[in-house]
Amino acid sequence: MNIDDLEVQQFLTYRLARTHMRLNAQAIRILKRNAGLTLTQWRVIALLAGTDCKNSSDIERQIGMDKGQLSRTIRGLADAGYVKFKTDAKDHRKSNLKLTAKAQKIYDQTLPLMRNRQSSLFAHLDETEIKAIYSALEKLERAAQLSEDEL
Amino acid sequence: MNIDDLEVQQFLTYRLARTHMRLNAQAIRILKRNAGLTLTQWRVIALLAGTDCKNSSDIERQIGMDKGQLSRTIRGLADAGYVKFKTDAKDHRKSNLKLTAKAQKIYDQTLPLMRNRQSSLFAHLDETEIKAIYSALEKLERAAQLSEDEL
DNA sequence: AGAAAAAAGTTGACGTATCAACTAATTTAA
DNA sequence: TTAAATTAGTTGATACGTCAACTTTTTTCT
Repeated sequence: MNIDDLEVQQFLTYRLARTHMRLNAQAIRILKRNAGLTLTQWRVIALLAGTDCKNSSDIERQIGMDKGQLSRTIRGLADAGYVKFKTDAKDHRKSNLKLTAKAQKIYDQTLPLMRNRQSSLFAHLDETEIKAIYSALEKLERAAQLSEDEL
Repeated sequence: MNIDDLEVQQFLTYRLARTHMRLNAQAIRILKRNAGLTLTQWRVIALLAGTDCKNSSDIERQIGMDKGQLSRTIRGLADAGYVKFKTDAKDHRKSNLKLTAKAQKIYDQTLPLMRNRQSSLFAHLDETEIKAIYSALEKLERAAQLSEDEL
């Protein structure tokens, strides 16, 4: 492999990171302005509102988010009056979460904005690009999972 | 592509984030084990060793890293004996950075590992995939730059 | 039934990343 | 030539993300 290839590769990983970062930044901007929520807070609210996730572990399983971060995010949401939690009657380890009316209202208001954003983001990608990016990401991910010795 | 297919879209942004995260985690693993360096520290050392970057601003321009984070990273490297800095004779705002022998040695040792990793990561991507992923990332980035009102 | 393992959550530590305010030095332009 | 703008770098605040240790409760296994 030659040096030019190396640069192309580094550029691609760099681009991947930057695109991810910018997509995040955009979502953060929209949520801050329209809902006063962080991205993590919105994700949790969206999962509680739009799926059958009931508690922390459900969410963890659904999106693979870290337990610790989840715990802190949920406490923040509770402190801000977005969720209430109540220990599960059958399993005292679990505490089931419930969105307040305030949270439901904000969710209903911001969901259209976020949907609209998603549509715009992908409006200009064609079938070939979608397939290629999926395929490339899958290969990169697989390689990223390898230990140093396997590389 | 079908604009209403939100699940596919969310899956793709999620995949983008996850791939980025895993690539990072892999690099962090390798560096921690072989050099005892963080990813940011290694990036700075690599730029000082492999490019003509002399100071903080050069690095900032080269990879678009945040000034603040850069300042702290460099101080960490200095405290750990990897770089020395000396105020520029002509421009007293600048402090020029110089890698110590210790840093140079670690860099020489880890560069092959990182190069090898880069090769492995991309070994299975073909020309079409590379082109498509570039194109897709560019479009996503452009859309991510739009303000909410422009979406 | 009782010991061991697993699951639910909490907490602490650290690394990554962005934004904004600030000081000091240099460049620009009136 | 002096005032204004720019540049280099530092510092503080906050969000995001991972890992690991720990408590409590439930499940599993013998």
